[in-house]
Amino acid sequence: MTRRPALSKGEMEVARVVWQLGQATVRQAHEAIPTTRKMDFATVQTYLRRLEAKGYVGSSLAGHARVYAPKVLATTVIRETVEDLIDRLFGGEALPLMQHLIEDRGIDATEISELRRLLDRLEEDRNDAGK
Amino acid sequence: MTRRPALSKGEMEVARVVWQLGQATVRQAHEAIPTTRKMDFATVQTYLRRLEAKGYVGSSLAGHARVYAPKVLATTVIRETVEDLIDRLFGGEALPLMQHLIEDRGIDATEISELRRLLDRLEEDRNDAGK
DNA sequence: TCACGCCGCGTACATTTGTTCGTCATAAAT
DNA sequence: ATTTATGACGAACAAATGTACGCGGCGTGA
Repeated sequence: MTRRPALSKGEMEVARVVWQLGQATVRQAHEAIPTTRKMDFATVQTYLRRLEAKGYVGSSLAGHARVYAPKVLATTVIRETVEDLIDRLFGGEALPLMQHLIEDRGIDATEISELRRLLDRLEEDRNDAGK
Repeated sequence: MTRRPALSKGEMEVARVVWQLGQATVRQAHEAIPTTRKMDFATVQTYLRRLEAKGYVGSSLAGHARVYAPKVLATTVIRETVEDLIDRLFGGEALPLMQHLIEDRGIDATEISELRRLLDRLEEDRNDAGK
């Protein structure tokens, strides 16, 4: 359980696009980042390097360019990150976070029913597993 | 809209107990932090000072001891923090986060119904407002 | 009044983070 | 073969973060 160092905020943004693209060169990652963010090419490069040092992505040279690819599942990182946030901000309770998401953050009707469906499915699984 | 600097992880933990207690001296805050966390008294003190510098809490001397109290609502900070996380990790989409919370994170039956109730209430409000 | 503790306060300091600038190698164009 | 454009790499750096030490003041029991 060699815990990877947590992602920093900037690293997260870059990591996200790598997962999204499946793999990416520095340039591709850079281009995939919202221009509004104005993150320098070299900065993206540094984040990628650090991401690799922390064990989040791996890389290999494809000809001239270095290609970075996820080394841990997005899901895993998300779990860890969210877990951490919940611990610090909510003392470990997940419900308050969901409550906030539902109440204070705008979610539309479509999303509401989507959520209902998720809950339904979850309960079903529970019952099936229950015996 | 003088944007406050974001909370750092450590600051979050301390801020949380201040909100929880309503107000607190360094000692009280220190005691309220899980002993498993082993955060030094002086460290808590520093975080409290920074929290004040960043505008999250205010303080006053009650006799000999300094008492810190929230200056912004917990809700506000939570909104900002979660918003930020969603932007970086999910590119602005809130649903994936909820999905993760519901599917990948253990929530029990009680919480499920609690969530349903929240959704119901939300829809009701929507309809009422709708006309 | 003296010593003992509690507490605030300033200060320090190693890391981590955010961000960028040159340099050097290589592939493509002339 | 020269030039030119690309991109990787290493180095650098200020600011933020995590964590803590030690001085000095004040209140209290001896």
